[in-house]
Amino acid sequence: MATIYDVSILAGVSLATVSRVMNKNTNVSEKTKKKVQDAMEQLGYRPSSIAQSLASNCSNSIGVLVSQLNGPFYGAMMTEIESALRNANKHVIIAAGHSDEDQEREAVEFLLDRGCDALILDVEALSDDYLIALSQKRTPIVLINRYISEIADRCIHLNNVLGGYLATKHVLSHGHTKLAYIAGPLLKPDARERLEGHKKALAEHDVNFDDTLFYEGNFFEPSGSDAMEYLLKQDTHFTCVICANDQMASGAISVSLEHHVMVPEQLSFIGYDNFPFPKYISPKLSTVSNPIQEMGKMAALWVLKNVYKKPDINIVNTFTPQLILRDSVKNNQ
Amino acid sequence: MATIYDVSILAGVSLATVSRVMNKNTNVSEKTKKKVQDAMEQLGYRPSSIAQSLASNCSNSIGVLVSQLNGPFYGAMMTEIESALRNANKHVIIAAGHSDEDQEREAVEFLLDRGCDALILDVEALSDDYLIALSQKRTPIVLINRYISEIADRCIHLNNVLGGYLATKHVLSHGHTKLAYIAGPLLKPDARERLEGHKKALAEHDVNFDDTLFYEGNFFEPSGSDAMEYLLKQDTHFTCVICANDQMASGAISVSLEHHVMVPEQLSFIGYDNFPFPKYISPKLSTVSNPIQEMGKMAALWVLKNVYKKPDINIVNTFTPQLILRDSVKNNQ
DNA sequence: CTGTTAGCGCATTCAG
DNA sequence: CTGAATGCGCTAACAG
Repeated sequence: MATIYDVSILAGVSLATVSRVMNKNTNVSEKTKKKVQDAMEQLGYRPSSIAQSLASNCSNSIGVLVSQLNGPFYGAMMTEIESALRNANKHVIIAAGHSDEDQEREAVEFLLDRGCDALILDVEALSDDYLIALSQKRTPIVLINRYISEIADRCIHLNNVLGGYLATKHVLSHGHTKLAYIAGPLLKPDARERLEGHKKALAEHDVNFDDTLFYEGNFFEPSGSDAMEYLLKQDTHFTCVICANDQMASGAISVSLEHHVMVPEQLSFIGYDNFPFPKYISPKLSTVSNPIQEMGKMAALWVLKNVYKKPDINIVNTFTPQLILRDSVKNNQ
Repeated sequence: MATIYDVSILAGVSLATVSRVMNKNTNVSEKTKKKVQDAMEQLGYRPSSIAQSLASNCSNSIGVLVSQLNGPFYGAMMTEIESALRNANKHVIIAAGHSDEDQEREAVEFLLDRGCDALILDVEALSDDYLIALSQKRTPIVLINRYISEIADRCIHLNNVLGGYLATKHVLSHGHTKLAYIAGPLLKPDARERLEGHKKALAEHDVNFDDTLFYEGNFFEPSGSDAMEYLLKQDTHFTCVICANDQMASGAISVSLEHHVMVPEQLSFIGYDNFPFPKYISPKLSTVSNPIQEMGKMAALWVLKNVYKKPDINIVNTFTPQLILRDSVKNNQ
């Protein structure tokens, strides 16, 4: 591999001059600049990003930590992060935390040790306190899908209370009042907020929350199936199931159909997240949008603005969910 | 940040000794080792992986290039790669090539510039020749989902001909002889191989391949829908649709149901890939397994064995697909 | 078993 | 506008 030194010799200039033409900023005469560029071309010179990092104390790498890499969710987010960052010639190092506190902390330290210039975190198990402390250290962090008031400017998140509210409001307005609710794991803020929105809508319509028609799942399909098995065993009648995400809705609908309960004729469903797949099942699932791609992109922009000092980037911290109306909610009005 | 130098002073030893205790291998007396470790602890010392990379000419980073980060496929693969590699204290840098030749080449160069010790590539647009040439350069590469005979030992791939064969064999054995086929984009090897297996099974059963019941899709859901619209307009009768992947199968089934063609009573379907989602639709999709996780893990192991010289790792280059029988194929026997 | 000495490839003063 | 010198934090011979 040719080094900056080889280039300087071939071009008949000093090391520093070569460095200068690489880093555009400083002034070099057109003539010498051309000489250097020709020499680079001729040698097929590629700068060593590692040496650059060591000398400049800037690694041009961003660590991204997510709960899991698979599933329909994080892939979409990663896509946007990767493309926004690579366009800026930064690279992204990934790690998965698996929603486990120890693993998440370990992953954060791993990324920090790697000399990342910034961290984009989508974590669920780490405490607010830990994250607040982390945010005060040298390496800047930005949080996706999480809101911590003390560091609100570093949070890119969805208004989940509103999303939960919209979903429930929608089914109420379609004449459903006997409602079952399949929640996400309540130790996750998302799950709690969506439920909070649900209850808020119920309160506005003077509908009681029925504990016997409530099930706490884990956001994965099988728990939706389990939830449905549970609900079908209850004595209480219900006409609609509100699910805290589309994956659980899918599991629940699947069980419902197995029990020959027709959807939506006998039972309505509404999901959350607007995953790509449930668009293709029958009936097509009504749901609430979760602009995870946009949020991923925004986190990348946050880093570009605040760490790499690109001005004229506008940061939006809070995103607003929208109803996606399809065929899984029957109109009882 | 404390450096190795600070540690050496606090411990009252030389720089080299500190380096030695970090890199286990060489002999250091228990006593001095303890002194050094205490000093490290006290200073909260963390080695700079960047300086290590520069000095050792080994970045401990592996570049992973996939077509896309989203979708149910690559996420599963990335999960295994990331976890296998991080357990070995290596980090993975990701890039997406979007099935475009220019973007794939650019991404390869990007990762190479980043000083990756090895590249794991799942690429579709780059030519065999390019990859063969690349494999002869300094940085080792391993290919997933692709077979190139000249560099067979660097290929981790699925026997797609067999998979295509198994799927068609299965429906033939269930009495289906009027078959429609929705292919993937034929410029991708996967798609061609699956089709080849299909034709092989047809030949064995003396069933003709009907051009009017053939549609070339692009592996995404909407093209499955388009395919189905096309097929339903044909005069030729058929009882089963064989799809080159589950996503197109989902799109096709969706359209089929919209046209009130019952599945599987009136029309059978079989997919390919065993994506997680179609397990939860009705009817549950019969398909062919694609052990993408295992293949991802194997690629990581290949790197560990061949680049980081871990012996006693066994590499399996070719994986074998299996039929996953569920409810979408009616038995006409 | 331990210390000394050179670099790894580049950015960045500081002179000129 | 350009060159010389210094150091980023660490590894790797080579001595001792």
